[in-house]
Amino acid sequence: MKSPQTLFTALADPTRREVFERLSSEGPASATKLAASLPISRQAIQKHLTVLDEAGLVTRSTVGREVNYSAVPAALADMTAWAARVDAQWTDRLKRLRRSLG
Amino acid sequence: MKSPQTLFTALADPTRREVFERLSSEGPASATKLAASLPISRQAIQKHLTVLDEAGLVTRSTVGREVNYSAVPAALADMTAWAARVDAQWTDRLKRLRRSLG
DNA sequence: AGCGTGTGCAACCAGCGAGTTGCACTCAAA
DNA sequence: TTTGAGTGCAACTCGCTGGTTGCACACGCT
Repeated sequence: MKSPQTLFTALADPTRREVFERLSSEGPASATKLAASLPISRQAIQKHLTVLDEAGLVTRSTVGREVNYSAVPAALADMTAWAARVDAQWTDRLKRLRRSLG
Repeated sequence: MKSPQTLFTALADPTRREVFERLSSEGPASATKLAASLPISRQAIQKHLTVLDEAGLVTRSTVGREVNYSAVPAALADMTAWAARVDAQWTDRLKRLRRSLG
């Protein structure tokens, strides 16, 4: 499992989220394919896909000379787990506080 | 409700997450207080708190001349909601795909 | 064989953002 | 009233990163 930092960093960029959402809802696609419907160059998309890959949000699979990327929404679990942990710490502190106040 | 972008951007920085976690688990604190136990300057912390505030992750409350910040973990809901939506789109696509394959 | 499409890689640019220092202001307490 | 701690604001540095262009390479197809 990658560091949570790479995950948060990957999701911080709107273009990256857009790409990730497309791969999730419309299925696997190549960098060139994605670039066709986005206002930036293929190389820019490629960089984003690399970042998403390093964050575990996407997987590569080459078919012939084409490289397709698929979304791995399961990777989002790390992020929601972090949120749940922080939220738990917060409610826990409230509980302790309330108890100490009688 | 702030834009999801401000939320993701706010959480992308490790220092900001650290600050947010501290406020969640140890209760409200001022910028000066936080700076005492972190390796960066008070002004840097202050900037981070401003970002967190604009993302709705934190609230200001001045007591005398001191300004205390409290965590608002409920703001994390927007993030988890986004994750849930993407995940739902993904499973939905799988379902449709499976159905079309008989 | 040769054309065309898709990838990979590198250099480059511009802006943003995290952090710093410095200073002015405010207000509580002696 | 003076001292000092807490805050606000501004200017500056500097590394990172999203985006670009350019070119070389690989592979499929006719």
